[in-house]
Amino acid sequence: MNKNQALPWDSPRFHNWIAVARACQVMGLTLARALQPLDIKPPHLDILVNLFRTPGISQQDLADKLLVGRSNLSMLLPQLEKRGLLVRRGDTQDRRVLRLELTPEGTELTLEAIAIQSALIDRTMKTASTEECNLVGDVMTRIIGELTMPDAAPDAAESLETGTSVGEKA
Amino acid sequence: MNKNQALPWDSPRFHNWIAVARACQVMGLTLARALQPLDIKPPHLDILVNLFRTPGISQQDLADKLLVGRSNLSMLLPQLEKRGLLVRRGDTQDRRVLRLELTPEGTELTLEAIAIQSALIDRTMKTASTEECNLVGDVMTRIIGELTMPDAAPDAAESLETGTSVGEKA
DNA sequence: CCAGATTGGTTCAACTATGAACAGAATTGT
DNA sequence: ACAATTCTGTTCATAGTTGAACCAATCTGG
Repeated sequence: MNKNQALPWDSPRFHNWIAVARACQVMGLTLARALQPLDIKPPHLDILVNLFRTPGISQQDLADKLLVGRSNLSMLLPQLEKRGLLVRRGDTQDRRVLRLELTPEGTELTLEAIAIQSALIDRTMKTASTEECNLVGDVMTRIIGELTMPDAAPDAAESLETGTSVGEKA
Repeated sequence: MNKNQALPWDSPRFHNWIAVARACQVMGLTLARALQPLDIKPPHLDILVNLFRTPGISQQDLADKLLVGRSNLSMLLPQLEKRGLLVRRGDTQDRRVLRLELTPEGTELTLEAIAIQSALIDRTMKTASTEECNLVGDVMTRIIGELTMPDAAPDAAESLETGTSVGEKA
């Protein structure tokens, strides 16, 4: 009946989140351009940083951390390995898993890439105070928490509209 | 020389932005699943919403707004047109441009999709107060502003490392 | 000890997105 | 009036991402 339920443009939650999404999109595009000199793209950087912080991780665990498909890494990692940025060494305990590790060259490139990304973020957020940054991060952390345990209690939120049937995933 | 320049994990700017990026990623995945019942994906929703708010927009202007390539829309729009969600009518003044408009069915589906997205955002950000939301949006708006006029003064950020030559794009 | 189920990784077909090359329409400058 | 330029949209080859099917190694339970 009420197709003209108040449109959400006025909701602070809604339009402020839209700003978050757009900022992320623009930042992603800018980061991609900033990384061009190193001949890597944001997905590669994600991999390298995780290997830097968690050496010896398996491909499966890495895929879970990055929220991407395993097949994606099966395509990307050999490519980075051929560039000499990382090595995949078979685990002697469990011969299924491949332990990933950065080479010295990979570590060096990762540090350069992190420097670029860090400089970009610093420049971009220079107008935000530390307290503001921390509040933003706090809100985001709560959002992530709400979204990453969705199977628990997505029930209290259902009572919103008539019969749109926001069916849960399969 | 200083490959061990202080790693940025401790910088409030840096790690709080990482939280923003991750929140966006998770929200995007969740939104994609929430839209499945309507048989559309986030890119389609972006298009529909913009057509809803700016009827009669041209494909070029839409591409600029969405920050995607024109060719992308040349693929997506005919597909949505075949589903009867929108029409592309040639402008009588300028016979190059195609004016885009939602059909009644498209409008209806767009409203349903917006309701889903809005409910998701509301649920996700329910722990954030209006003031917090507004502050987040304010920071994001400043970030967007800093990034969308990059050709002006991206100079002060270059002096970071030795000779990495963060050359601008071609 | 062995059959069945599970897990880590690869391969493959399908889909999405991009940029370059293109064709038609409009604008500009002489 | 007309050649050159610019602008809108399309097409095409390419690259990136995904899920399903698959193989090999491991684990589980008789």
